[in-house]
Amino acid sequence: MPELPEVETYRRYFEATSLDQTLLGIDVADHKLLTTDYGTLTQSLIGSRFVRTHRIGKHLFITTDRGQVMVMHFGMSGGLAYFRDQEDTPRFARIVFHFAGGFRLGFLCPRKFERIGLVDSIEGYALAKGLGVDALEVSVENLMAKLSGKKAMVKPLLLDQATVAGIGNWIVDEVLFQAKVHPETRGYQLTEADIRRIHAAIGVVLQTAIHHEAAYGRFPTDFLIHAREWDDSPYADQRAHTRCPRCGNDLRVIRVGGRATYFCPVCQPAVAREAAEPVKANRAQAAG
DNA sequence: CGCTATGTTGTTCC
DNA sequence: AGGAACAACATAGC
Repeated sequence: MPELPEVETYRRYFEATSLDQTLLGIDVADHKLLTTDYGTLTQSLIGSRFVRTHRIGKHLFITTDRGQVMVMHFGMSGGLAYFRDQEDTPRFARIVFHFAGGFRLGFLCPRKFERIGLVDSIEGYALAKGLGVDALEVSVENLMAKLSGKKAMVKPLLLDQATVAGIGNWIVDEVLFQAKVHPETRGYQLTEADIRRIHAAIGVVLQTAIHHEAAYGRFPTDFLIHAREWDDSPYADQRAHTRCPRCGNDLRVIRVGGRATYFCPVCQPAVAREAAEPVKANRAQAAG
């Protein structure tokens, strides 16, 4: 589930566990998980210490005392686990960093969508990847420029890491729910007030999620996430968790941009298309 | 077995 | 060119 709040939580975890220890070795069970070849990776890192972390969106950067920069991306299911003894190696720890002193850091990759590699610099990587500003730091003005006037729907726009870095599928639904914006609203249909609410919601949702260390079960009860979380379980009483936490009406699940999308049709009504559409449509045929 | 999944990237088509 | 739809990646879990 690594969206920005999880990666921020992993960053703090890394800081708390894995800094300032000499790296003795790196075990890599599947080389497809590396974006830098194994020889270069080990040659560049072994013998050095991790000294600093930085996060942009869902990317975690770790700098060594020799100035090398390693980037971690957690894909759809990655994580970190610090441990000591071999027998405590967590399942899916397909990359393991060994530190002098006997502790190890496991990079968990259940589905092998995760990646580790070296980059020349954080800035260069962000530029090459076209990463937008981190969602925790994005300004209203920046968001305004990235959303207004766009033909695409607001949900795919917010999911685009070039718009803002760090927003994933659950977060974007939560943000749009709290901002009371329908996920299929086009960029050009958003009012300034809409974008201001979206901006505020991004802040609230991310800060709340980080505060709870991304443990969704502990989020406030008026968060949409609970509907999705429990709806996943075929054993749960689905009825009880498919209602809007604010108005009590039935939530809807649709697909937007190929992604499952939860929203409340009452709190997040679709905008009237004709009102906001650019001058182009011939409405003469609309008689009925 | 069949289906879905938190992300990213690339292709293909309009 | 922008945008949308979809597949692919590899695997787990229900």
